[in-house]
Amino acid sequence: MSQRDDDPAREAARLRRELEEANYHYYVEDAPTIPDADYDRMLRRLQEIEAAHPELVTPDSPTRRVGAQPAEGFAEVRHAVAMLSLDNAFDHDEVRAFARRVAERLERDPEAIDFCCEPKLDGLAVSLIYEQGVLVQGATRGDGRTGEGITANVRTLKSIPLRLRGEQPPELLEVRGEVYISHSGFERLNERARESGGKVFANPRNAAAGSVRQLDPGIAASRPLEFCAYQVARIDDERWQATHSAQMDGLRHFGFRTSPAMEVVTGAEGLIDFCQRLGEKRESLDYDIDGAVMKVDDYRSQRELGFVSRAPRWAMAFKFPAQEQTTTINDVRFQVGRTGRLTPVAELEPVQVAGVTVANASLHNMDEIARLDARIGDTVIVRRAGDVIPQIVQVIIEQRPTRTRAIDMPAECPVCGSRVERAEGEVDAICSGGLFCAAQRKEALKHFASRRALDIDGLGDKLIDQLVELEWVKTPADLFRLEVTRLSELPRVAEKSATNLVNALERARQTTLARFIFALGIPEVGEATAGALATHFGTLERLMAADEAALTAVPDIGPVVAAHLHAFFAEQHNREIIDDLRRMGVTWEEVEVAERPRPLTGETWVLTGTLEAMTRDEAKSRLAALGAKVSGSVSKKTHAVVAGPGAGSKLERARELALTIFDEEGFLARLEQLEQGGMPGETHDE
DNA sequence: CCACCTCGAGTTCA
DNA sequence: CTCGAGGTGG
Repeated sequence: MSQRDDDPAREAARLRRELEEANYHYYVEDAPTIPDADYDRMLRRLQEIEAAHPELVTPDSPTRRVGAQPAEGFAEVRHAVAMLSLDNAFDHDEVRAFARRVAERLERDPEAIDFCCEPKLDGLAVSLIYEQGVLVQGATRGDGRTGEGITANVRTLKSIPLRLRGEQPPELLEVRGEVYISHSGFERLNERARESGGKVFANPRNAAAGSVRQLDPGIAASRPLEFCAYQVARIDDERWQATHSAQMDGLRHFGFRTSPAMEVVTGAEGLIDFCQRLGEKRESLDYDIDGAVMKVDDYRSQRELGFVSRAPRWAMAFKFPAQEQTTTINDVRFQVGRTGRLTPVAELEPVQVAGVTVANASLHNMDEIARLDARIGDTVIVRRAGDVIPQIVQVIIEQRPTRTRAIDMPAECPVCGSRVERAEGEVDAICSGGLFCAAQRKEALKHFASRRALDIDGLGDKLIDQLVELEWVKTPADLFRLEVTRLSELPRVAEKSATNLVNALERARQTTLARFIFALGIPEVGEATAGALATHFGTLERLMAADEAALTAVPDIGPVVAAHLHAFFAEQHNREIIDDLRRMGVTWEEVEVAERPRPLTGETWVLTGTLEAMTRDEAKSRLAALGAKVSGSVSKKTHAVVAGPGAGSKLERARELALTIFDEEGFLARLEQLEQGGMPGETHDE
């Protein structure tokens, strides 16, 4: 810790040096050297000195990082060396073609050329100029020839050195790099924005670009912006003319951060291998990348290759398929779900997002539409990230055409014409038609036939649509009246598939009470609740006879679910369907099968990732047979987590909580041990 | 009453 | 997978 000094100039200089050193280790090396409190104390002391002696303020002082006075506007900056864009390669063949072109021009073997490769960060390019080792200017790319001066803003970035490290800085150095925001920084930023009711950003790139273009450097200072250097544009030092990778080493020496994933590879196959590996790592990185940048490493070769009009011949960007795209909302239709809920679905101009064509995206409800301020005709950003489901992230208001249409909830159900109701304070609008509504009837049947309910194979969506529209099937019981000869009359249903369906129905008649209760589709009664009801009451008769008090006595059932259940069974129509189903031969074992030892009783297990030896359902039922509860979310109450390959956030959370984690092999061993009735450490001698 | 855990329901494309 | 809300335990 630095002590006071009689000479303010000397003390200020020392504080600056120490603060910058601490900054470097914290933000560039990721290895803090002094406690935050010491850093703050030193910074405050420097501010005091500078306030008392304004003549001692220097442009490279760390106090400038907190943000100087707002500028009037941004000055235009002309780039001495143009900031070019790169040609793009979208597949491996185009990468090979790049290596071949380079090799031909250099008259060398394409497999003998070294390339320096690194991830292409998804942020914004900036240029930094250092004179006598001091940062004097920062500028955006702009159109490549002229950008905007953002010096005050870049000074606030802690990973940008205000003064170059090391002895003998060059007279002049111009460095290019990317300003970006990491995923974790982005989360923190939006979290803060939500709390204070500020602007929530759509993605890290927009947030970074928006922050850099703030006139008030204080705002930039408060944003988690980071800088990663990737190019030396100008330098007046002979030693720097060997290779690109050596230049990058030099930049690290000066105190810049460069990409830790940077590699020198050889030949076209080396490039492809790099792109491949980077693609595999992409999801696990803490920052967005949109591809890889590949540069001929040898500086002399670069000069020999030179430029075509807009881009260098010695570099190429390999682009991953975009995870985000812009497109337009062509129309919005309202879909009716099993519960009668009306869901607005945007019909989009089809776009390629992360390798697939996206034409639809749910808008969820009217509140979401209001939040997005979406209208028909709007241009929107569509994302298909870690999950598979496309979502509309943001409307680009600036691109709103003059003639857009508001999205209105219809007053009547688009399927059955019944009145649409939206209760006070409710998010969802509901079609009042109930089972009179063909859409709700179809969804109820799909639910009834689904895998976790009666598991009727061969009864797909299309077939259900036909059966309902022809009015052959009005209730689930009608399904069991279908005959092969009638079914074969339908278009696209031959005798073979009709027979399969009838056989599947035959098999489905024999089920379990839990599946049957679940299949009924009672609101708020899913698989877990149905299971709890089945074990508690044992027979359907007892369940149907139960009043709300008796229902609330079941674990995990409160007044809301009890009311739904009571109302459902009180409805004459529903009782008739249940009677009808039993008349059609739907049965289940009244008593649970013979008791086996249940060593996992009271434990909660979580499955995540993919299992190879068995399906997740199978694993779940085997655990359930041992008495364990299988849940979907990891919490403090979880006893063990089974993590297959591709496990994500749940595994991470399990690690944080230091829970027992099994891989598939260990899990299988444990399962078999338990199923044989063994407890760990127990022996089975006669 | 609040904090936390669970459950239910909805979600797109090939 | 994620969101919202029901249920429960402190």
